[in-house]
Amino acid sequence: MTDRNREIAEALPDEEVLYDLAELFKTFGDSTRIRILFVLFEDEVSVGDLAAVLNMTESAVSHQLRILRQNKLVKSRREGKNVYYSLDDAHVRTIIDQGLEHVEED
Amino acid sequence: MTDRNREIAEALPDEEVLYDLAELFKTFGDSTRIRILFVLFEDEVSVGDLAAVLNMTESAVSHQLRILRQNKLVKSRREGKNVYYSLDDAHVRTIIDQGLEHVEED
DNA sequence: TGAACATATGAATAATTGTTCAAGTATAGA
DNA sequence: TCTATACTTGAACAATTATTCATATGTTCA
Repeated sequence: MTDRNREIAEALPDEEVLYDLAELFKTFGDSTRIRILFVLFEDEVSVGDLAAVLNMTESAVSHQLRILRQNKLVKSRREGKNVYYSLDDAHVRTIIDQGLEHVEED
Repeated sequence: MTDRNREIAEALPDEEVLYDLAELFKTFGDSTRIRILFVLFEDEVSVGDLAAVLNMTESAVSHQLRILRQNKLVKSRREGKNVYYSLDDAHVRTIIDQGLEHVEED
């Protein structure tokens, strides 16, 4: 291990931060969840409407919403029998926009 | 399907874009690859040095570098027996910085 | 040409993960 | 309280994926 390598190794963020970061991006790394986020860019939407728009079962959507909730990307609010979901974080848009710029290159 | 739902469904990006986006974020969604990117934020580095810094086998690092290359996040250059890797895209930093801001909240 | 070093790659394995199905909880209205 | 609707949850299965090990390729120098 050279001095330079040691220097670089010490500049790395804590293991916990690296793990949390990977966890966050894993959340974006599924096209169902990406689609859910795009719908929520448009509007606050109920689980049933999400399922209808995305042409999926409510169960599948609900499972993915739980993951998005756990990562604090969306929040929910109950109104009667319905549960409405919306975005919970301004970074979501920025991150996805940067991703879009990247994939739309060349 | 209500009119509003149809409207939202039509506002979604093409399937191909959604798929590519998810693929891109999947690339960020692994702590080994995140660690590789953080090292490359510091410097252009050879595969052997990457393996030393990250305390992994060169084979494991090489496999992950291939994925990063395929997604155009890093590029490589051979110099004699060594292959040096560096970042290939300005969006990488922005995306990871936004992710950091998110995970470092609350 | 041959040996040593650096990197890449294919197959195999273990672990993770998305969807389905069935069953559960919560709310509204009759 | 019974029924219907909306959503959630747990278990199971199939598919994807990160690492390891063995082997292959590429480069330098003697």
